[in-house]
Amino acid sequence: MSDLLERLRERGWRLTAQRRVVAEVLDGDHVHLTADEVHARAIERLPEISRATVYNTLGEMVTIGEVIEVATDGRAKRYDPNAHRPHQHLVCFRCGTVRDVHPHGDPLAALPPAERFGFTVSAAEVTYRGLCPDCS
Amino acid sequence: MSDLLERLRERGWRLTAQRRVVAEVLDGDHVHLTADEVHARAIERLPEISRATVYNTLGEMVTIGEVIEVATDGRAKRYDPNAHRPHQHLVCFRCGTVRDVHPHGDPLAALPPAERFGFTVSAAEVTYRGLCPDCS
DNA sequence: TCTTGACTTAGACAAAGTCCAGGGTACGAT
DNA sequence: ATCGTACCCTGGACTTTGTCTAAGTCAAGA
Ligand SMILES: [Mn+2]
Ligand SMILES: [Mn+2]
Ligand SMILES: [Zn+2]
Ligand SMILES: [Zn+2]
Repeated sequence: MSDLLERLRERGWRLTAQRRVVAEVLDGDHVHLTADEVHARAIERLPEISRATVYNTLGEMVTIGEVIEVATDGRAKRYDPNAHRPHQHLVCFRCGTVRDVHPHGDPLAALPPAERFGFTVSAAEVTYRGLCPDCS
Repeated sequence: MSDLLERLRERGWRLTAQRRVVAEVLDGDHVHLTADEVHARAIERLPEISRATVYNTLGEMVTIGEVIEVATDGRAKRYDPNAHRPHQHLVCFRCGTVRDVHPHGDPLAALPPAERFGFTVSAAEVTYRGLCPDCS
């Protein structure tokens, strides 16, 4: 059983076929699927799984911090199982491919106190954009 | 007449009451309104202006580079008239307020070649997040 | 003033996501 | 092993955000 499902169970959550399949679909590196893409792949393994359940399960995984929501464009949110190693994203202008990247240093450090307007700033998300090798 | 409308006209575009009102609504600093917020404020000045025209006009302004689209959450895009001075955004977790901020250095410089996966990287968008003074 | 192509409008449509009532099931208790 | 039930899943209605189109209107040059 995956880490993810084990953690869900430790929280007292029922282990269902649907949750198992969603967790399996999200396995791997550089995975940044939309909810509908997750649904499409889940259906291949469990044809009767509903869209609502995919949304619910993804939402639960985000709540417990095992999956991250990524909004790289103005379209559908993407769901990223790489929740334990902080990282940023590199997105192709043309095809939309998303890679995990690890910039130097802490991006927060670049924002001087005078530019914080009294906010308690605690996070920085960086989206790098460019053309991928296939699209060049 | 605003710069913005002057530029529109230089491009051979007709100067209509609707375009004038949308440009007026977007005037100011730290303005990051959604299309529906622009529409609501435009209606106060020109009650018959349609949603479609607001979307069309905002899209045109983005095309000519006088307005920037900002996606700070997974919700509606925001429209930002501060298109000439490069900047990033600081967003309140709780109330969603958006401020323009100017971090030190070039955010692109933090991404080493080995982390570029063969992409031609040309832009970086940073969203800083925290609690604003009112929400603390 | 007249003409005309560009602009605007209302409403249909689409994509992404939320919510609900009713039926189904995982799992602790027996 | 079976039961009971609290929690989960489903289909579909609904909401939000955005796009598109056909028909009417009008800004601006002739
Ligand atoms: Mn990622
Ligand atoms: Mn801005
Ligand atoms: Zn590409
Ligand atoms: Zn706030």
